[in-house]
Amino acid sequence: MSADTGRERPVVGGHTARPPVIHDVARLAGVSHQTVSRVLNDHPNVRRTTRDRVLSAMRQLNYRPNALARGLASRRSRTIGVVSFDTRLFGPASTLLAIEQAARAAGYAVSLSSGANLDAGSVRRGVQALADQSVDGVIVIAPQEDSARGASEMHGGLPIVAVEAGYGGDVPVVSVDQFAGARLATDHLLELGHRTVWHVAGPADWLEAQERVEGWRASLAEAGLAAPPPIRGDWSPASGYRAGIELAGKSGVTAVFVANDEMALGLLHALNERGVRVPQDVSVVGFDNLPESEFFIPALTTVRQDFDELGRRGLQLLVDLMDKSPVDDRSRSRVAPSLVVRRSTARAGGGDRMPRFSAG
Amino acid sequence: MSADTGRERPVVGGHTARPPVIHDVARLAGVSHQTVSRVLNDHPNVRRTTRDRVLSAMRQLNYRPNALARGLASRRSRTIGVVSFDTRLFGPASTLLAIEQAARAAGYAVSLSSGANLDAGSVRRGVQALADQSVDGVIVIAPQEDSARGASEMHGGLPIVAVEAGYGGDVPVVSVDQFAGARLATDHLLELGHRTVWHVAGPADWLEAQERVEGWRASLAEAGLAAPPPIRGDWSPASGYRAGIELAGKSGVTAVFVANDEMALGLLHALNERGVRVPQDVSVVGFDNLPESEFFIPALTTVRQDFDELGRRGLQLLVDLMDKSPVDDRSRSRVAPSLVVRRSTARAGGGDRMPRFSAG
DNA sequence: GCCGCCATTGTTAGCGCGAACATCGATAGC
DNA sequence: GCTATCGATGTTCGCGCTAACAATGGCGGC
Repeated sequence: MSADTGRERPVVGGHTARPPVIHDVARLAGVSHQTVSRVLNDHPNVRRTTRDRVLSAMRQLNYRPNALARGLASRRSRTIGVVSFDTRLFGPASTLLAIEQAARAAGYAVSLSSGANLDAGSVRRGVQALADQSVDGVIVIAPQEDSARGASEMHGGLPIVAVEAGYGGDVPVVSVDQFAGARLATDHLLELGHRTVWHVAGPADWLEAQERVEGWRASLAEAGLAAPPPIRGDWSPASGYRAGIELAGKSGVTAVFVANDEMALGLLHALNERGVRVPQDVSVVGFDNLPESEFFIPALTTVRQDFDELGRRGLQLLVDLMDKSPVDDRSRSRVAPSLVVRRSTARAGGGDRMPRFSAG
Repeated sequence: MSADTGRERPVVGGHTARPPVIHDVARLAGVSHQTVSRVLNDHPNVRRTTRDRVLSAMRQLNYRPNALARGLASRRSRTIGVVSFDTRLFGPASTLLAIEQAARAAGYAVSLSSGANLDAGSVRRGVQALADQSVDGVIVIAPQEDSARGASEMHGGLPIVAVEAGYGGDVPVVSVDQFAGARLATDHLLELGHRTVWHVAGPADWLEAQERVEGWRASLAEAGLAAPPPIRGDWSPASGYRAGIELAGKSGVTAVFVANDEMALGLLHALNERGVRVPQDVSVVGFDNLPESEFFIPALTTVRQDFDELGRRGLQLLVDLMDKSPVDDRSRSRVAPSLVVRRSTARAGGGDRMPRFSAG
């Protein structure tokens, strides 16, 4: 049967003006388009020699399957969506990167929707926008309480995983164990002999911030100590600076656990400005382990969060959900944090001289 | 004609088991599916009353157009791709965010492909992966030389824009004027009376780094000064630290222009450790204006890059390209940087006391 | 009063692919 | 030697939409 209706006049010489489609491959390989499709999708029942002929035809034409057409026909786009908050922040940025790498490795493309703020409404809009693009699943990087709640039901059972979120919602969650991290930080300070530990907390509506407060309280309680009132910040260095000014004016403050490294930076700045020495007068522990934290003055003792692991686990969980694999108990997965001791913490009693620090 | 072949049995009660498609809307509104399509695409020749009926039917069914089907039929996916290097870095992260926001506002979805490294090969692979997803255009955030070169020709004229890239390639470029930024930094130090300005540079294969070196050289040359040998870093705080140790051992160093804020942080750390006072003994200027830089010790004087503007312009340029609008001379667009003076720079001669700093 | 034009709407034909079913031939089983 | 079975391949249909063209009817111009 002579094809070529003349609509898309093929250029003589072996290549056509438009990109090759599955039918061109089929013709060249002398098979039906369906056999090409089977090769494309790794179906078992294709004779080895046929497969090779098809593959070679694909190579010869430089054939690229059309993802849109595949998605339309198969109802699977092999694309996942990521809804994120502020990808300029180190945590979300690192998590996003890890998700993206893992997704590509698993054969999924990644579509992004990063709202400026992170209320439930904007998460909903983000998920909606991605659902409209026919993504197969969504990962929400939403450290705020409940922001992902109910998102799945709204979109006909679209698989959704939350990362860095708290237990509040009804979607599977992968997160770092903030409570354990806060305990690591607080226990470290207590072990250094400090009589109590102050806390500069994150915003009250962030579950991360809440859990860090709880971990800090738990450590103090276990040591039989009353917790001083936490000072609220907003994660920004400026708010840490303000907290530092406030604490510098208080007497008896020898140890501070700051809920993230950026606020710790502001706090260090304030203490330095007020002539309070770190760690001689006050010990400081942060949270996150930014790449910069090692070079703060002094180098910051902090709690490391493994965002890469977080992203990888989040993606794996989503893939399992999309494949309808049994998800078991991993639907609530927690990544363990670790303490990185540097030079912003010292034994209570102050004045001890520290040896020279030398970076690698 | 009675439809309903029974294949997808509609559930009685007004809603079907599967999501509504254009034909469902058409039936409810009493028009052909093509009229619905026209409403969807804002075609002019639809009577007002008809349009309203269609819109109301859409709302009633909660109809969502299938992006895959639209893309397949129209050969436009209304998706753009972004190839980025390391989205954990502040610059790329900020640019990506700005691109994403602008793209959504312009009605485009954003697909991401962020390679771990940034050689030309991985950029090529990233563009290929996005082209396979049928994106309508690609923005490459690739600060390294030539990484985007030739990418467009490889994919049948796929519109491509490079952001934060240098002049080297053959694709339209939007970037911050690094040369001007370096001049701002160097001139500032010279105006403070410093006899010369040292430079801690970025990696040699980054065009940004090269341009900053050239700007620094130009300022020195204009002042009739010979440029001291630049010290190479790799953008990391650790490399800045090493540069700081090196410079602390030299005599006559009173002013340093560091090619980014992260290295400046490491340098400040090293100088502090060696007992060199900033700004009394040595003035330091960075580049980027990280959110943290204001809280370094001391607060860092630096050059601000407007990544938001960069992202917005990049997207606008790409949209123009995709629409085949005349792109004129904006194909090489430069964003002006600005100097942010803080407390890490002072007049040459040292020892001047600075007034107390107070954050808002 | 007839013609032609234009606004509005409908009909048909794909876009490029995968799913479902049909077909064909070879092999095994008896 | 005849049939059941299975592997390998082909045919048909439709995913949900847009593009191209056709059809209709109202209007103004002469």
